[in-house]
Amino acid sequence: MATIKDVAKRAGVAVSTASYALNGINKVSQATVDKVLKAAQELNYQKNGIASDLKRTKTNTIALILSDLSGPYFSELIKGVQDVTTSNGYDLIACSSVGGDKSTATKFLREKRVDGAIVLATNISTEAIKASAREDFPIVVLDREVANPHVIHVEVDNQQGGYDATKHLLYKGHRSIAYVSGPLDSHDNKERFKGYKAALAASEIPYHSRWTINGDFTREGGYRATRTLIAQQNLPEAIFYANDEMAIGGLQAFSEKGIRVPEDISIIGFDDIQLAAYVHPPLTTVRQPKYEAGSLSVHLIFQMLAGESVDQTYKLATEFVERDSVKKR
Amino acid sequence: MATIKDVAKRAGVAVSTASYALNGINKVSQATVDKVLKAAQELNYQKNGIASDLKRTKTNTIALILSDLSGPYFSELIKGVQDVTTSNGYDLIACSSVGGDKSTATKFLREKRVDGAIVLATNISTEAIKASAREDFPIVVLDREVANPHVIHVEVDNQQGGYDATKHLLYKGHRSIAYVSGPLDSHDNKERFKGYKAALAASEIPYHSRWTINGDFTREGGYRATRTLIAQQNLPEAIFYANDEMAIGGLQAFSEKGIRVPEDISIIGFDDIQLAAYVHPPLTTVRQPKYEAGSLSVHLIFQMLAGESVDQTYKLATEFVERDSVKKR
DNA sequence: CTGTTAGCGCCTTCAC
DNA sequence: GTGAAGGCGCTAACAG
Repeated sequence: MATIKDVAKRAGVAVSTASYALNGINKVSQATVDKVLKAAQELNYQKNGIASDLKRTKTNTIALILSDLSGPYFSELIKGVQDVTTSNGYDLIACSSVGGDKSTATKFLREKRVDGAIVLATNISTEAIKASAREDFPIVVLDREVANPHVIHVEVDNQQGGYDATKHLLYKGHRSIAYVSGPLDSHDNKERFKGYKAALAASEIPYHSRWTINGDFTREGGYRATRTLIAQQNLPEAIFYANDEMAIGGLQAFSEKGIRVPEDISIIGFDDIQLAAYVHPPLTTVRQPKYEAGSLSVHLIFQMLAGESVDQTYKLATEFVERDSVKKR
Repeated sequence: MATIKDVAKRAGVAVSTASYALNGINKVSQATVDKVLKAAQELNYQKNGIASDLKRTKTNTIALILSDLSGPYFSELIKGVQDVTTSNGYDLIACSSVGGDKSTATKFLREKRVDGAIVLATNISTEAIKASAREDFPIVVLDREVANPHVIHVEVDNQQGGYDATKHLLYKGHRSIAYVSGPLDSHDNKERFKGYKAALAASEIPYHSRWTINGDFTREGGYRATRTLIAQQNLPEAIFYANDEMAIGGLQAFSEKGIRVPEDISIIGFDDIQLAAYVHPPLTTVRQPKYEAGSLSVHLIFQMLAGESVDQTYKLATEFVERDSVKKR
């Protein structure tokens, strides 16, 4: 593999000259530039980005850390991140945190392979995040709160969303409303649950723990939770699923048992994933401003990189989306 | 930021000793190792991966290049890639080729930032791929053929799939079958189209160019193509869409016009994306072995990295998936 | 405008 | 077992 040295030699100039020419730095005569470019071409020279990054102690790329590259992601969020990253002349790479603290993601976090990171990956420990965040390595987390001056938290107002969803169910006349939760340690889940309880309290409906079932944010989990709810006899009038995937799993459980949604039971999800509009009945849900969350996150990273100070936490509003999975009245 | 030098100094040993200790190389006394580790801990030392990669001229990571990180991807494919990459102790990063030949992706391709790459991104030029592939930098392409000994082509048997789909329509008694194509320069599209024509020919049905409409693999494109088909009056009895997204767009066009699928017209898609089973009616389609394609690709990369020789092209079989968008007979 | 040179942070012979 | 020293390939002063 040809190096810049080879190019310089072939062009009959010094390495620095070759470097200037190759990088379009206005310090070299056009004739020299041509010579260098020609030599580079002939040798099929490709710069070694690693060496250049090392020298400049800067990579010009930011990482988006996802718990699983193949997961059902919010493409809107990725789009938001992508758009502002590239429009700032930075590169974006996505890496997976499968494997937790010894995953690719953690490696990139720790080893200065990128200039900043956005993490949406519950399976990475908060410790790992704390250990990596520094003044010149800002991190934005989307799924938890981290007490560290160099990590910023961007979140959707999950509590408000949960409140709105539950309130809607109440407004439609339902009194017994179950909550199918996400993983108990999920920040998002906790907040949605708080909203659920707050809405109940606001309507002076007592909260019954028998009506909260554990799920795990997966379709399968929603399916199972729903089956156990059905098996319990005495179905509630409505269910608030902590996310759409689980609600869709629930839909399947109901359909198998011949229980009609929304005639027999009303349900609401959370997220407004793409599928939500396509299932039957189309799912009433709470939309997250995903694009905004993504673009805001990168914006914050750039601000921190520029040495500006930013707030520790940003909370984005949700939007209630009414479709057909709640009984009209 | 502490470097290995600082650690060595603090531990009172030479840099090399620190390096050995840190990397668990069995050359240092346990006492020294402890000293070094302690110093590293105290300084919150994090190795600089870039420097280490540079020195070793090896990154231990492979790149998956996608035309758009936020696109509707085959998560199965990504999973296949991810699984075998990590199980080989390598890291995987995904990068976007938005921006074509001056995108993040191209940068990673060219600049030795990874040890190998899998590309599924039509917006990257074949030239860029050719220029980057080398003996020690294998590339697997999933969406085209590239004449270069260091780039391998893994593809699904699109032609067979197209043939099967069309044959099925024929078998169900349809004689006039339209083809809604993908982008004309898409390799996949061309192959599917070949299959379509071959099936027609095998049944001695003449091919009418009026029944092939240009689409672009997007839902919107399928919608538009379908609208023009409808506007043309004289609808065919069936339509073979070159992918599911377009078929779903078509479904919408039909539903707006009150045309029933499959009663009034039969349709078939290609890919078997997740949504395919959820739309109404559930879409009959051709499934691609996505997981296998992904895992095979990485396998090949590792083989090439190990200096073994592999074939130039691999073709995977498709599977016909019958659902309810084709009229029974 | 061009060349010389000193590192970026790490790994790895090679002596001791 | 430990230390000194030489790069990996590139950039950016600094001289000329």
